[in-house]
Amino acid sequence: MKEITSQQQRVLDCIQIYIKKTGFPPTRADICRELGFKSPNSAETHLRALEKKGFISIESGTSRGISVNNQNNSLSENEYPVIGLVAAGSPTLAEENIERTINCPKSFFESDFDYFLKVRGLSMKDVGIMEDDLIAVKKTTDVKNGDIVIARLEDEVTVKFYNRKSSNVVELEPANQDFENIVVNLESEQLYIEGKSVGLLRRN
Amino acid sequence: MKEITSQQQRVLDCIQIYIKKTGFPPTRADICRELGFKSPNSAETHLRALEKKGFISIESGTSRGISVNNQNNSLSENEYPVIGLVAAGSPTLAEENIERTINCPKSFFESDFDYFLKVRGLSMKDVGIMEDDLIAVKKTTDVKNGDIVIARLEDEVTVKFYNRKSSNVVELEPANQDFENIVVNLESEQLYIEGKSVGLLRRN
DNA sequence: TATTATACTGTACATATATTCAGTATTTTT
DNA sequence: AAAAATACTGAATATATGTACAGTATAATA
Repeated sequence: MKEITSQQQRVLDCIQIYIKKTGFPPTRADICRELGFKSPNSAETHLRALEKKGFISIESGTSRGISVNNQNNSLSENEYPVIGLVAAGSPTLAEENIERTINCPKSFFESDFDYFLKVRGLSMKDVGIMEDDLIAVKKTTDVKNGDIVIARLEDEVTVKFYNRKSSNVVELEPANQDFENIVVNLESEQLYIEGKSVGLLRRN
Repeated sequence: MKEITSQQQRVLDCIQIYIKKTGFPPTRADICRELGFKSPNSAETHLRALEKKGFISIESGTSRGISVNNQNNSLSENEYPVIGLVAAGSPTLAEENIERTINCPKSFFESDFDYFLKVRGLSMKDVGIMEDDLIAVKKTTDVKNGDIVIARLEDEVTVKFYNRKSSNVVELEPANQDFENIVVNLESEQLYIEGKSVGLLRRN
């Protein structure tokens, strides 16, 4: 996606506002009326530029055949995959692990996120994370002490508090007296941080 | 909104699918192609009927000037109010109790719901309902034993398990050893069931 | 029983609309 | 310095499209 010019942005905004207001895209003449252009060709050339840069698609020969390519629109909804807590080191977002998808606004949690993780077990029950809860996971390795992280150790994926004790030692701490802290020596063990929890969803 | 016929429903579905697929409404000819009609007037008369019944709006003289009047579309998003757990018997959805709203798909939880309730206290912590969690509440008095209900007793609103012991006795049971069951004698006390929990949302 | 609504085919036509061509001018890139 | 992109006006045109008119037929309503 190339850069958009300020005039092209005006045209793109105009299109989106028009669709929101009327339910269908504008004609070239409509755009001219909205933005004060005097020739339909002004709109036409802007549309072509926007299409070339990937912001819109134009159906040739079709009246009002404009559609906005909003793949990364923060206001739009999106389908988020629900992943089971998988062992066996298989890549987390592999298709065979997707149980289903959930339609959810992109900016639903404080931070953006990448998928829902279905929780197995009760190791975090004291912070209210129960079996079958869906944790909204943001894929990142940028985690701080106290974050609830999705970590992979050997072939096992777990949800725990992250606590870096020293440059070489990380403790993965459960929120349940029945479970023990997992002490990871980074020199002798491989610890992958898949991401961190940014929210939780439970459906009764 | 009058009744819709099965053919009119087909046309309405066709319009919505077309918009979802292309980003703009169909022409009369498009509808004919999709549904197998041989005359554009077939589409035209159906559109007029749908307009008359209030399902769509048609902009006269405008190509593809169809917009669907989806006020209660189950696929659409909606703004849901977030209510604090208020005592003092004030009506739950009173405007002064709305902390903010959350944009959320209508069919986000198993059942439809009416508002989010912000949880105070830890009386349900053993089922993973923590302070500041948002419970999706469906307003209903149709609750079964074991449901998590939002109940008002005197001037206090609480979230508890519902357990009808007999025709005159209801127990409101916490999920936390530190709290006691609340035994309600319906003959001597007023118990209002505001609704029940159909889901939970937590934002870290 | 008459009327209205539903559900189509088929033709015709005015106009709404996309799109091309011819210019002008400024800015950015190569 | 030449070429390409940006940002327009203005006119022309083929066609995409809404929409009216003329029919036919059945079911629902008054």
